[in-house]
Amino acid sequence: MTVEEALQILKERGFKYTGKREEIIRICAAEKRYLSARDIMEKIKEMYPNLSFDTVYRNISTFVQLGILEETELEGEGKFRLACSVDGDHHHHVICTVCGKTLSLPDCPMSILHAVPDEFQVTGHKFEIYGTCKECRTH
Amino acid sequence: MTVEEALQILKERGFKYTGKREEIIRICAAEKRYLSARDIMEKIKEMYPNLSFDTVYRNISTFVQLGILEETELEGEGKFRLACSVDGDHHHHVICTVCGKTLSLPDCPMSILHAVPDEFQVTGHKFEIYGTCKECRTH
DNA sequence: TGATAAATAGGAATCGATACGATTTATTCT
DNA sequence: AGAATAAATCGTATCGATTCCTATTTATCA
Repeated sequence: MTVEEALQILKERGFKYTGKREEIIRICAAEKRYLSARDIMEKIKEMYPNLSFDTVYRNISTFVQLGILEETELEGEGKFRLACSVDGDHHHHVICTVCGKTLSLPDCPMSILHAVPDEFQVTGHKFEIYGTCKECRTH
Repeated sequence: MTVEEALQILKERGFKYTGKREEIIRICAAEKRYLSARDIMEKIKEMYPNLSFDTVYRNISTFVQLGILEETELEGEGKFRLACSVDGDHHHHVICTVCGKTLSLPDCPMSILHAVPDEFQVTGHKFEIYGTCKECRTH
């Protein structure tokens, strides 16, 4: 997803444009990795020194609901990245547990779904491979 | 894993026996579902009314390290259950997001591993299917 | 431009989890 | 069995992430 696409989604859904929203999206778009709310706070401080926790958390939450950001939970912390799947391109990631960098995996293991009894109503799934990338091992 | 097997592991590794430890293990063994530290606290209060957070968290942490308990992170909270995989029987779960109840899945999708570039050193993975069980939907 | 509904700042509150010193207890050695 | 000792526990303080609250500011649209 591009920054422009994300802003378009916000507009379509009746959310107001703000420079802070665009900047949060730009920060996420700038890297193929998961960032914590704290990471985003720090990066955005250069441009908006006084922005509050609330603004970052509230916007991130909105973006996740709109499908602009993908969320995962790693080591007790919410981590976020610009959505890299669009309809029909659902996939999963290998994630570096040090820097959050990701690689995409070709398949989704939910083909296993036929093994789930009908009595269970499936609402979601999570498949992630964790490890350390080359850079984080050598530094 | 049975309560006896768990206690045996503790003994082998040089940990002391305490009634509280046994009770934590018994509580987890009594149900095929994930419990939060808070859940365990509440259940154990009947038998040991004054036990502290520290004791529960420290013991849970020890049990996870010893492979007696399995941990997952759900909605920002650590959840625990008695290990149901032994060596050579690695598998995954369908988890009810309301009550924590689980069903075992037959396969592990890590056969996908060949798709991970060598530069990534894999350390772990997570595959979970989420949903609601029959009981939690009708209540 | 003015109205108004949404967004933000700033700080307080919450919540899960952890840390620490003092005390108690299970185990070991005699 | 009784004493020594190392681990386990208690009670509380603390921490970090996230959410909540209210007054103020701002984007949007007529």
